[in-house]
Amino acid sequence: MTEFKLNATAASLLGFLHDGPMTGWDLVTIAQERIGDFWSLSQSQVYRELSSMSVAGLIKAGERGPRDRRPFTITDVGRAAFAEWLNRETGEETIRFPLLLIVLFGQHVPKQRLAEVIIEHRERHARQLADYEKSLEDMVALEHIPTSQPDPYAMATLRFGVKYEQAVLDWFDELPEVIRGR
Amino acid sequence: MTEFKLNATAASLLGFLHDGPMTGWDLVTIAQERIGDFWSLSQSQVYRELSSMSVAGLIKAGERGPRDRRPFTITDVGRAAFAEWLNRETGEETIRFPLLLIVLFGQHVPKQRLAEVIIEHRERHARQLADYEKSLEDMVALEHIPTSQPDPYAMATLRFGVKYEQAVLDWFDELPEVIRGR
DNA sequence: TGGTACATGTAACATGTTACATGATTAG
DNA sequence: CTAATCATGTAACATGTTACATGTACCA
Repeated sequence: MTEFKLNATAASLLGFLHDGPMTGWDLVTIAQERIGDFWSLSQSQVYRELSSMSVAGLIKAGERGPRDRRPFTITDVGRAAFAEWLNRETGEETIRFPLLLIVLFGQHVPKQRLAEVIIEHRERHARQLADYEKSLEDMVALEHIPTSQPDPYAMATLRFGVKYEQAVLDWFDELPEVIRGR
Repeated sequence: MTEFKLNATAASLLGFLHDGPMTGWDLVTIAQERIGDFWSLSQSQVYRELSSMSVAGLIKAGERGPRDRRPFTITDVGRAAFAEWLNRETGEETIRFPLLLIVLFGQHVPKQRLAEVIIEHRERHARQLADYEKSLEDMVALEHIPTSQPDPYAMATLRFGVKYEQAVLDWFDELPEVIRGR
């Protein structure tokens, strides 16, 4: 068994492929929707990972369909690699927050500019929170429809988004006057 | 004026160089301390950025001292580039949180493993929160010593850390039983 | 005098970003 | 018929990670 060392991005693609064959396009779309908020990935990365996983036998390309659509199917090797990844991965999160750099170097930033940047970011986060809350409500609403039930795992990641955005907004609102101006 | 397009990492180094000449080693150390929690960077990156900024004339290498220490000084061009960066940069944060991937794919993760991973991460975050709170207390304590006063900008980034960790812990504690086990 | 921390740097590789090239299908 | 969307892929480059090679100065 030649161990193919999965990265988190490739692993996620395998995760999605557990639900059935998908094309690169499908995967880009679905990944951006379902993990894009806490694991960014781009279209070209997806195609790159697909081609290397295909070479390694973790997935198998099917016949090309209309518009050259090419569905990939996960193989047993792929399923094993995914399981192995789930079992091994324990990495910490990476946060890279340019705004905090601007704040840290605040003494070099014109007061006006600093205040504007803060306001702009605060608005972004308020919008993001609203989006998350909306999605969460929609999901919770599913509970009350007999045949459907929400995915508790997806719900947990959404709740993370809500908590995170709330914390960020809180932080904005408690910034001292020197920083947020006014 | 040939515009040298700074990235956030290089810009941060310039930011630190505003306080006086420093060597690569100094910069690695100081950067990890002061921005490492929200902007990771490695030793080899620092040397790489220094050498390209040196070529571009944003910084100037001084004489080698003991142990081959080579201090870099920011130039006027560098100061301008830094100011320009502060004025241009408005990027959003990137969060890459492997744990959330594991949670999202929870249906494929053995219950036991999922619960363990959650516990482990919760502990990490509890520790991190404690660290942040300690540093914050130390900083606040400075306020009561006549001659010294804490840097409000550094304090704000620390407060962000505290808020963030509190939110994460909160999230852990509200996870449903299906996910956190027990 | 020997280990640890200091200090510089490179090499090799993995990952991430941006832009482009090409074409098919569908909806208006 | 034509614009938008779907769909695949590559190229070029920027950034990030890990490991190694080399040597110095300090201090116990």
